[in-house]
Amino acid sequence: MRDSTKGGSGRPPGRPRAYDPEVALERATETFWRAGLSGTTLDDLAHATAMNRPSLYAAFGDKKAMYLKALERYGERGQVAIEQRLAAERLPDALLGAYRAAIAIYAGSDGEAPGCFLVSTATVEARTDPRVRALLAEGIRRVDEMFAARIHRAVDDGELDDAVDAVVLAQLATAVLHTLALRARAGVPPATLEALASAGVRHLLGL
Amino acid sequence: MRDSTKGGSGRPPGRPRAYDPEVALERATETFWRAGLSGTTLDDLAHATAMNRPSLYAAFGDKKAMYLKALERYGERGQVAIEQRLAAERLPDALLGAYRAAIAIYAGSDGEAPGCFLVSTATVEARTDPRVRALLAEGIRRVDEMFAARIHRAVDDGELDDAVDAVVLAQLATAVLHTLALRARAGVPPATLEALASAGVRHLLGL
DNA sequence: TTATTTTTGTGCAGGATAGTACAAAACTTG
DNA sequence: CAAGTTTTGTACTATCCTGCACAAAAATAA
Repeated sequence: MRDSTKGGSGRPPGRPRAYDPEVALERATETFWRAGLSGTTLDDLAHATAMNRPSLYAAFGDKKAMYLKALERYGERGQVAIEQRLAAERLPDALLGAYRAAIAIYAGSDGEAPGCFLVSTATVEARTDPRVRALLAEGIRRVDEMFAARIHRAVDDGELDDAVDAVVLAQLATAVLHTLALRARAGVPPATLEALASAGVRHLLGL
Repeated sequence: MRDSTKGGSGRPPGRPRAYDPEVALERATETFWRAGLSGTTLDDLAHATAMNRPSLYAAFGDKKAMYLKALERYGERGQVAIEQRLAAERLPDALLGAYRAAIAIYAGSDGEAPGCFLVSTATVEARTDPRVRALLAEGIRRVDEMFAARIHRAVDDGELDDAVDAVVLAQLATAVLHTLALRARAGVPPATLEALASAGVRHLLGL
């Protein structure tokens, strides 16, 4: 494992990299996010990352390996982002915070409608590639588990009745996230999504 | 509009078609369902439909036109299938029937995990092709409306309180369908999906 | 039987695409 | 400054893919 940030030994020998691997993977993610794996060409990736093809191959392997790395990174980042929002004191705020954060990403800045990277692009490849299918399943499962954990906490806090089935409730909370992702990619504006999210929270929690 | 089924004038002149356009579109749909638009080649389509490329072009236009026709047809078929199940007397049976029909399709027969054709393949293209985006949005909207109409009927029948927001409830019912579609493509087995569906119905209707 | 019409099937041309070879470039070490 | 090491950038090859041209095939009509 190379480590150029730690230790005072300075730069390793050889010509230094002209790119930051982390930034490059971010740009590659954005590119795959637009047109998926099959719809993205190596030229698209090279242009987006400002790298040339040999550097892309040296850094990430072939196109599918790049895509898998991008998916993995997106899953981890998304998990962290949701977990942060779910840490809120009261359950309705926690859920709504998570949904709002997701909508901010799914709806994009300008007229674009990115949706969720996993939901929008991994679904196609999932059928033919077991690794993508596993990453998709794992992404869904982790969101389920985060919601379930938060709901359990709410039960412990006395916010929710003991009788609720936390696992089912969590899956329904994930279902709301899924529909937000799909509707965003279909072009539904963020304000409409926010209305659906808050109505969803009210209904899920029986408020 | 050619019409060879009606009228007694018999066959039109020229060499007869070796394929049934309806069957061919069905086969093309199955093929696109597997790998999406960009992941499917004309050779795949020619092989699946037992047609050669010139016949494909003559019948459907180019690859994207074929895909759009397949999407449109799938949307119409799906709408009819859901509407049939929603016609059941009691609301819980209606919803569960619709979910069960969907799961039967989404889970496939053998180990395959097809998911929903719209959700699994149109999402990728939706970002870059406005026509696909429109078909995706329309597909979602129509499901919302079917659920909303059925819920309104339930209110009229006295099965549901007047106070419920039918539109929001319908969108949540669609959310359950969406999560079923995604989980199916991720490889979740049909039995698990059925459990989620029935729990979802119970929760949605407050049973 | 001959002309006409429509479809089929082979085969091809042009272009895009993935992945790699190789020399020049940039930097460290002795 | 020279040798060694790693990355960059150009250029190339081989393959895949789309869309179409053209002749043979299969039917009807006269």
